[in-house]
Amino acid sequence: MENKKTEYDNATKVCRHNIRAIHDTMDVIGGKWKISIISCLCFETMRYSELLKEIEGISGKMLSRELKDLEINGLVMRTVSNTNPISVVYELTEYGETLKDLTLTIANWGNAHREKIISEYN
Amino acid sequence: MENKKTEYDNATKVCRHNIRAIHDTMDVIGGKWKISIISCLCFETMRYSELLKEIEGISGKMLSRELKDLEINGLVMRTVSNTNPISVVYELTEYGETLKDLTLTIANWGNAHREKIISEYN
DNA sequence: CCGCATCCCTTTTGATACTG
DNA sequence: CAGTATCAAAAGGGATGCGG
Repeated sequence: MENKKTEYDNATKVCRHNIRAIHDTMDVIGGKWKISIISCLCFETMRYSELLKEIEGISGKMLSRELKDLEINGLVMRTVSNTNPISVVYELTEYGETLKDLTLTIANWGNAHREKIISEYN
Repeated sequence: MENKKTEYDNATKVCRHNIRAIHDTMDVIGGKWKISIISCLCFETMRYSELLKEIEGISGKMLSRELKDLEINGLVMRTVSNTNPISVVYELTEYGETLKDLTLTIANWGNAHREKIISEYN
């Protein structure tokens, strides 16, 4: 009886701990487009205009806003070239690269999910 | 030169593919509270009122709405006991359990992130 | 080329009260 | 206990035009 209760309390504790951790993660990458942006930058540095083309449906306003958030959180680095006209490239910082696994896990589940839906449809 | 271009095109293709996959995942678990709910149910089945207590800040309305979404997508199963008063328990379906890795990855990153922030603060 | 400011509409979320 | 209904507030997001 006592053991059962302890077990339950432990599960509760781990659960709460995880919820807080998930919340922390989502504060950083929870925007509508953030993970997509990070996923793009996993492969190469990209210019603002390239990201705009690559990420279907995003508006310029949202792209700059999300990039700024990511920059503030130290995940993305912004570099301006003083050419004329100027060009701005974005790349993952070392810290941003720690998100590669996470984006891959999310992408993999999405692919599996899509396959499941398609196979159910047939 | 031609190789360089091919390489670039391949990266672009993979990138777009991942963005779509990420979008698919987020359609399913992208709500404000969904991952927290799933994370709770990773440990044990829970009643509506228990989830309400466990997930700090969620309102009853949001909890039922998010649970309904998860149920529709086949991730969560809802079971009603005809006691008096009634009780309703929620649990992950087998398919929902495929999200365990993902929630853990997200929680782990959040924990590492919190530690980073704290250590920077000192 | 990059991206901010403004206006304006849509969606999401919260508070509260109420039902079976 | 487990929700639903209603209203109000807040956040999200698009379009456009301007400035560096």
